[in-house]
Amino acid sequence: MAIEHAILVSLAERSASGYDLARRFDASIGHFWKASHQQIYKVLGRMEGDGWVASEVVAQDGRPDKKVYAITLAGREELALWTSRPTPAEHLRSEFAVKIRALPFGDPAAIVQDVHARRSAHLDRLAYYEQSAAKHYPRPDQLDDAEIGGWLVLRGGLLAEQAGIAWCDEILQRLTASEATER
Amino acid sequence: MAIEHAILVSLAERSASGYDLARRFDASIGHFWKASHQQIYKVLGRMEGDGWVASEVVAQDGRPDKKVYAITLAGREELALWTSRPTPAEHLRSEFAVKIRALPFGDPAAIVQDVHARRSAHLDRLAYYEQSAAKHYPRPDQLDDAEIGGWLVLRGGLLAEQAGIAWCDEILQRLTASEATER
DNA sequence: GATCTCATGTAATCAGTTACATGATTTC
DNA sequence: GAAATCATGTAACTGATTACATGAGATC
Repeated sequence: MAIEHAILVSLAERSASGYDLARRFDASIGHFWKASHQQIYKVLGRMEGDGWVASEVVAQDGRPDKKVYAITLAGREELALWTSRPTPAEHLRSEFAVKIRALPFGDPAAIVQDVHARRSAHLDRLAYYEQSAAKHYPRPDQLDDAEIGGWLVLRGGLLAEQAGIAWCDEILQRLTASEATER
Repeated sequence: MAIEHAILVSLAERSASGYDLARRFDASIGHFWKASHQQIYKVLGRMEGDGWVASEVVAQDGRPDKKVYAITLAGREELALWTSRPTPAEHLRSEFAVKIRALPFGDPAAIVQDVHARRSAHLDRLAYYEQSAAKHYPRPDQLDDAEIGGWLVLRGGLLAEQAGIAWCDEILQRLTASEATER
C-alpha cells in the first residue's frame, strides 16, 4: 500500500479535511503510520482524481474555509479489496538497534543516555495507549464490530511498548552492571 | 542516519565486499535494517568518496574479482561521533496495524488468514534468533565487550517477536471467538 | 506586538525500490 | 541444458522529507 489506505480507513471512520487528517496522523492513527500535512494534501488530490474520495468546500465563520473529504463507494470497494490482499512482509528498520550493535565502537555513556530517553518515550506512549483504552473502550469484553479494529490496534501498541521497555531495561542492566564492575 | 552507519558497523566488525554486505543485510544485521545490493553498492561508492571506507581489489581463482571494503580511521571517527548523537525518535510504520484497524470495512476471513501468516513469520524469526543466540553466545552471562552489542540486539529481536506473537494470538482469539458466536 | 491555531498548498531534494544489464563458474 | 551462486553495477521511478509560501483570526 502506502498512505492511501490509511487515509481511506480514517475517512471511512469519519469524513475530514486535510488538516483534520494531519492531526489524526499526529495522534491516534499516526502511532503506526506517520504522515505530514504536505504529503496528505498531495495524496488526497490524487485520490480524488481516482474517485476514491470526494470533497466539499465548507464555509466557516471566523475561520478559513475547509475542504471536507468523504470516502466514496469506489473508495470503500478499494479498501475492502485491499484488506483481501495479503499484507507483504514488513521488516523493522531500527536505527536504535544499529546503535546498540555499534556499542563496541562507540560512546557507551552517550548510548546509555539514549536508552534512557527511549525508555521514557516508550513509557509516555504506553501511558497514552492506556488512557486511550480507558477512555474509548471502557468495556473491552463488550465491543461491537465497529470498535474491534481500533481496540486491537491499541492492544498491539501496548504490547509493543511493553516489549520496548523490557528491552531497554535489559540493556541498562547489562551496561550499568559492567560499568559498576569496571570501577 | 541512514544506511551508512549500518554499513560502518558491519565493516567495523569485519571487512567485506559489497556482495558480502548484501548477504549480511539479508540475514543478521538485515533483521533490523534491510538494504538491497544496488543500494549498498551506491552507498559504498559515496562513502569511499567521503573517506569513510577504503577498497582493495582482490583476485580470486574460479570466481570474479571482488572489491573488499574496510573501514578507515575517518570512518571509525564518524561512527563514534554518530553514537554520541541522540537517536531521533523512531515511529513504527505498520501496514498490518492499518489493516487491523480496517477490520470493520474489510474482509474478516482474509484478514484472519493474514494474521496467521504473520504469526508464523514471527515464529520463524523467533526460532532464528534463538538458534543464533545459542550458536554465537552460548554463555550470555560471560560476554566480552565486543560481543555485548550483538547479544543485546538479538535480545531485542527476540522480545519483539514474542510481543508480535502475543498480539496475533489476541487478535485471533477475538476474531475467531466472535465468529463462533455468530453461528 | 508576538505567538498559536486553523487552513491549504508548491517546489526541491533525498532515500529507497524496481527494472535492466553482464558474465563466469558450479551444481543439478 | 538449466538454474543457482558469485560479483558489480546503471537507470528510471516512486515515496517521503524538508524548505518555502500565504493569510486570517484568536489568544497572551
